[in-house]
Amino acid sequence: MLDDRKLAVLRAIVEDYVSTNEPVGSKALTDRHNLGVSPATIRNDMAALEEQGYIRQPHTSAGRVPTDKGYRLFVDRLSSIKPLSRAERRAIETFLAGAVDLDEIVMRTVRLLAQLTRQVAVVQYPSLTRSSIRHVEIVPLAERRVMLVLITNTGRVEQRVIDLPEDVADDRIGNLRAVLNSCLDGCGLSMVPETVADLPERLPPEDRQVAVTILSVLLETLVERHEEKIVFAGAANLAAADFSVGLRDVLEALEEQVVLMRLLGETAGISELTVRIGSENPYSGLRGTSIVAAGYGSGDKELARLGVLGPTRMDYPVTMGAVRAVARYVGQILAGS
Amino acid sequence: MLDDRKLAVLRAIVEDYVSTNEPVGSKALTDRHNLGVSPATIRNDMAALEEQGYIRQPHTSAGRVPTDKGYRLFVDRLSSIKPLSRAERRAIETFLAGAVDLDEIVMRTVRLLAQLTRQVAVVQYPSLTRSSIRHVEIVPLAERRVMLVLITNTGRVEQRVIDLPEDVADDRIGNLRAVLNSCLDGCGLSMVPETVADLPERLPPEDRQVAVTILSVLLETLVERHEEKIVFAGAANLAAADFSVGLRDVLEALEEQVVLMRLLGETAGISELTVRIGSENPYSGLRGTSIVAAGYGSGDKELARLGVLGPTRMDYPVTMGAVRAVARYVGQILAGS
DNA sequence: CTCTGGCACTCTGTGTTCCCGAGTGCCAAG
DNA sequence: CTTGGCACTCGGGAACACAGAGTGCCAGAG
Repeated sequence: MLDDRKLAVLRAIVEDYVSTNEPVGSKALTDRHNLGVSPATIRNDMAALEEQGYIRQPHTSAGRVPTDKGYRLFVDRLSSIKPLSRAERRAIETFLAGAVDLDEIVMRTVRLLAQLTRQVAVVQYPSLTRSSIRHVEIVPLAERRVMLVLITNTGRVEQRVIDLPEDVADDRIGNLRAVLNSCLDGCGLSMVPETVADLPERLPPEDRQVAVTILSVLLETLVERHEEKIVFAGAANLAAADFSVGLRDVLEALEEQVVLMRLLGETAGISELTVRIGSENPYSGLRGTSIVAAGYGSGDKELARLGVLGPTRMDYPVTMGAVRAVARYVGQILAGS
Repeated sequence: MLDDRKLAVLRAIVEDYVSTNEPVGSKALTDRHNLGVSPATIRNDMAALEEQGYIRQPHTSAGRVPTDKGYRLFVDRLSSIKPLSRAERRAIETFLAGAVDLDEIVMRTVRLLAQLTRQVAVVQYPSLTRSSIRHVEIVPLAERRVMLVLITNTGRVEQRVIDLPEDVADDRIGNLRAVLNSCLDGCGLSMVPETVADLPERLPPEDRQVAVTILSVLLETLVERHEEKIVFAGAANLAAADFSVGLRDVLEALEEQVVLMRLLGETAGISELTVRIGSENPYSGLRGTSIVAAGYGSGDKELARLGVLGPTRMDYPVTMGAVRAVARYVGQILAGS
């Protein structure tokens, strides 16, 4: 069906179109790549490729442009991920290493990725549900008010102000804190509800009321905050790419957390790349854009995902290389801190 | 120099231009506003206004367009801030009231402002330097590792991981925590350095080394984090406005924290509006955009600033009303929580 | 069966020209 | 000071022509 030469032609079309952003014709192809055959032959191949939906002509008598299906084939079979240069790896490493807390790690990561790929970068905060509790703190703020602070092993900190039903002395708070910590230290977040279920019963009766109040907020925090936080950067790169049409839609999508979440896609393996091309996206405003995403995490658990979004005609090998590399380094940083 | 009618003409030009986005001519003016004089008279006035730099013609024989100077006069003397409708106020109140922590307050505020004005909204996090410490927590993570958590009275939480020079037992940590809190509770952030200066000397010798390490990180956090955090939302509104030219520059400016900081402007009174029009901005990429900003805070201290950024030809009365209202409500929310 | 050169054909994009109309500035009269 | 009249300017759209790139197809050569 598709012999080697036709595949070579498709690859050449994708590469040329990506770099020039203009429909590519048979003449230009034979000039720039030495395919060893004449333009006429190429034309036949092109006709075949078009027949099968891998390329199309914007107008009669213009060059050919890859379709989403064409890009898909290119990504799956015709290209290999391009590793970063040594210098780039170095840059990533030093840039990320300077971060002092989770916020900054995420912030730097998203900027780095945007700069590296010259596209819009998207990074999801390490998810709560897959991490575990490192410490629980209860801080008295006022007579009947405490702040609950939750620190996870990924460095994420959640805080809630809680109004208590009664005055509680500081030592009772201290006691409660100690009990909570001994129960929950290292506990996976998904395990918290059952771990905590019978806890009030093990406390002296006078503390139960307070414990119940605090625990309910704690659980609520875990569940509600399941809606994960996502940040993006590099929107200016969108304007640079000759997007023009649909830019509006893309910007809108970027500001919708929910859409972004779905774009990053469901789980794959760590550092395993997911590529969504044009119409494969689950959002109509993003026809014309592709997403390259990967999971990242410490150890072998995927904590969250990150990726970039750009025009369908992006340089996939390079972009994929950058995304994979950044995902790996972030994983390392998270594991180390 | 500028009699009442000329001012009326300028006002009419600004209003028409803002709503139609097309240069406005003498005929159109007399049609849409009943100025009681003929187009010819208006033309004379326009010539005078142009002479003095308040309006200009894009080309000979096109209508007139306000200059930055013209907008300035309009904002200063020809318009009054338009209060929000009751329904809008209601919406703001309920929308903001649902926020559970500082992150969410800021997030909701910026979205709200963007939606209300249909422009790009910018909100600065309540500044550290002007708030005070509510609690300091030291959390043991590993043998020689602790996490320092700082909670301010505005609900902001700062965290840092610290590597210690030696093993430290938990009770010593607890002791240190108690001492720190008794020193620093309620202490204004700007006062922290001096408050803490002689603290190591008041500790038993064996704890000094550790205390110094922790304090240095604490101070560093306060100082370094002086670079304030800023978020924005509503970039999609930029694309909707027929910006086209310069959109790139604007997006770039938005991603530069430093530029944003300067744009929001130096302090004015709380809820006191600052308007920067076009070339008044301290950044060349933003020719053609205006900023409307206001301070917000709880009580009478300005904690930070917020505002919107849009094309020079924006509806100033409405925008100013929205910014002022949101600033006030956020202040209330912060004071209440 | 595949490749190749030739050829006629089809578009798009660009440059040119032309003309309409909105808007102006100026002037003389009220 | 205001007004109507008038000549003038210029941007922008419509009509048109044209060059150039690219195609499809066909007949002939390996």
